[in-house]
Amino acid sequence: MGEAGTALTRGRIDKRRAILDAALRVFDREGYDRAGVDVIAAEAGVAKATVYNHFGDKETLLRQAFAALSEEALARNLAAVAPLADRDGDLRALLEDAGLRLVRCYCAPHSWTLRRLLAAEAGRFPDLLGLVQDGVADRVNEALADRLARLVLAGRLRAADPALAAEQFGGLLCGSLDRRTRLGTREVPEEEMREVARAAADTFLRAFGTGEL
Amino acid sequence: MGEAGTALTRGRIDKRRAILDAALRVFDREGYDRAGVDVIAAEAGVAKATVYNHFGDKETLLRQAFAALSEEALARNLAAVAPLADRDGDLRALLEDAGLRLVRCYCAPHSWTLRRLLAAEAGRFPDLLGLVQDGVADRVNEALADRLARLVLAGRLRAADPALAAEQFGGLLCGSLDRRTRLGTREVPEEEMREVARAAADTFLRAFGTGEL
DNA sequence: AGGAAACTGGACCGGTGAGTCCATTCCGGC
DNA sequence: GCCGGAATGGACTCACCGGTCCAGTTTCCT
Repeated sequence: MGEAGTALTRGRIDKRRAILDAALRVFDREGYDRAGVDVIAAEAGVAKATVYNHFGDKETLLRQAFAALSEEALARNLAAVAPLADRDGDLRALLEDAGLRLVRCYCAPHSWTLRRLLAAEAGRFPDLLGLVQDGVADRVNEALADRLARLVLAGRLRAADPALAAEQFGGLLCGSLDRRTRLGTREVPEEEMREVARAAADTFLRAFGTGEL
Repeated sequence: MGEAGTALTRGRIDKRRAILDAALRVFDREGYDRAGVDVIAAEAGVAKATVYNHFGDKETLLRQAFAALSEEALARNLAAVAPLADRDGDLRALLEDAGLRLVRCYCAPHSWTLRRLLAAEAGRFPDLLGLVQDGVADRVNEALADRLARLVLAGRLRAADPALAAEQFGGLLCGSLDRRTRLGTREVPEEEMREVARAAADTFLRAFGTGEL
């Protein structure tokens, strides 16, 4: 018994992971308050008591889920920015590519789960806000600023405050995405993402590019 | 009796307004689910039954509050964009000013209430999403695009897709604001808003300005 | 094999909150 | 000055949910 409907109970140690995943799904679908621990347990294919064994209470469950989510988001965002370190490639292509990767991160379902949950619960759990802002958003912006600074130093971008430029590149990328994705409700086709990234890179280069071409 | 703590009971017809305001405050503070109708009633200086007389149930209360909020937001945003119709003024100053006004809208407490609530409840009440996106965000973007198009026609901006340019201007303005305001938690000083607006106008003009000046 | 630790299912408690009801009181218009 | 509709408050129902408990079973480690 116990194989009905759920992913077959595997190694038996990663129940924890299953619970976390289920929690994320349910939190996202119903919101933190309306999410019943019973439901989460059921969706994880686990008894309610098991949930309380792993995490002491609902609140810690939320925090852990958050932590997992932002860890993942951070990694993916940093990876998106990393290729900008390339010193020789075609600058426009490089920017466009990084932009596209960032946009993909931004549009990923998990990313929306994170933002939605954060917006909803930031008032009640201010620490989560710190976790995500300082722990993810700021770090990514910083990393991006670093890359841009290098590019300025290499004479491939016009001088500017790198942190500000990074912020603005982000803005160009994501400014329209809230609307276009309808707050994560609608899935954006790859082609549209590409357009957004291209437009952002375009505008950014017009503003900050040297005439190098 | 009845004057304790609350705005003194005035004309006796705008109880409705009082309830709506209180609802907004409580929804914002506690979130929709945790907001007790009793609390809203108390904060409005009104009996619970009165709330149910005016609005049938909690859900309609939310919707009405939303409607009021987005109406207000729309008006203020459109007003912010309007001055751009000026055909002669200093372009940079004009953009900077419109930008500043938009930023102020974006940072206004009511604006954050709207966004937070929307993010949290968009899943459960998809119609609200439509109301705000189509009814406010799109309209504002369109209005901005209109102004930009005129400026292009007048030879004061380089040709570009106006809708896209408007989107990007918005992105430049607001991209950093989520972080800077810590999701509406922190109040941004006027000076900082001004800087953001200036930086946005700056970058925008570098990308889309003719060398006119 | 055997025992400890984890897991299960389900009953259970206590609190909370939406929505209803009603007898009473208040208030504005005629 | 009086009448009818709105407002009051407070009690009440009903459902749901977080968290606990427990007796029985599974799983893993040695």
